[in-house]
Amino acid sequence: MRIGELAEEAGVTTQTIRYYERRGLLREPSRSTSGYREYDRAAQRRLQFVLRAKDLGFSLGEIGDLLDLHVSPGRTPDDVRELALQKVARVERKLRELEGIREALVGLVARCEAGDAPGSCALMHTLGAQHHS
Amino acid sequence: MRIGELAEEAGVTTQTIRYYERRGLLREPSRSTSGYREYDRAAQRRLQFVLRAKDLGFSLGEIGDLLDLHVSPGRTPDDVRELALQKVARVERKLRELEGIREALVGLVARCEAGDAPGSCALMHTLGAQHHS
DNA sequence: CTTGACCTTGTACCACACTGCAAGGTCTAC
DNA sequence: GTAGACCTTGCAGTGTGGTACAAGGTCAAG
Repeated sequence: MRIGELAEEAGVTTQTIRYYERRGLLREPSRSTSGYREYDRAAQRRLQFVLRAKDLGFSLGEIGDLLDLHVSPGRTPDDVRELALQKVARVERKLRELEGIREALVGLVARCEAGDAPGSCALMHTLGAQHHS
Repeated sequence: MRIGELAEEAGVTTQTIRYYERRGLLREPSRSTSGYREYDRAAQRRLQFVLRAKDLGFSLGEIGDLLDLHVSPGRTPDDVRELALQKVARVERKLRELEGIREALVGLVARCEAGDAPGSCALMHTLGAQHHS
């Protein structure tokens, strides 16, 4: 699989993929004899992870941290576990926030009745009733 | 409550708050006789919503759309419901992606045992085993 | 009545994450 | 063998979301 095909399947441009490679988010793929990048399914999954994490508000730097989360010289399995648990906490906070927004939207749909005055029936009305973290 | 206090409580700078106001995300607050901005708790909740949504990867434009989600001239309650349901779908996709990342991290923590070789015990190993959306 | 912490507007600058372009090599089809 | 779609590197430009002044007004404490 060459870069154009990978890009199209992922819905990004070839420049973006090369940019991620420069940033260290994607590993340097093997090359064809003529120098073209050759990608496998593992590379494709890795790209998909990067794009999903980006959509969820992780910076490219943070995504790099997640992808580097493995045992290496100077980092023990306990270190990895510790770091991963910190990331889990951050992800779970995001999950709670996102669930709060979902509930606010669902509440808005439920309360939003024909005959409501302009300006009423708004998201902030639901949010105002929410508990504070 | 003046801008400095609001900023400190929210963990942003006064410039950021004024920037959001210019962008239309925060309403222009009432002013003291000397021209200082005066904020109430509704404004504070609105700012917190903006910051949470931003952390979840919504652009400021999208956040504006969410905050504008109410009945207005040219937009009926049915329109609002329709738009809100689209937003719910987007939020639920984010929830699934985030849950996938959470499970990958939790799986990493569980599998990551002492004695693993450097490079092993990585996030991508878990991700490789995941189902595709 | 001045010091210092706050506020005002405005404009200019910044980092992050791309995005486009130049100049050129590769590969498949006709 | 050449047209057109692909690929290569490198570097410059762009949009979003702030961030940093500058120049000045407000206000409470000493």
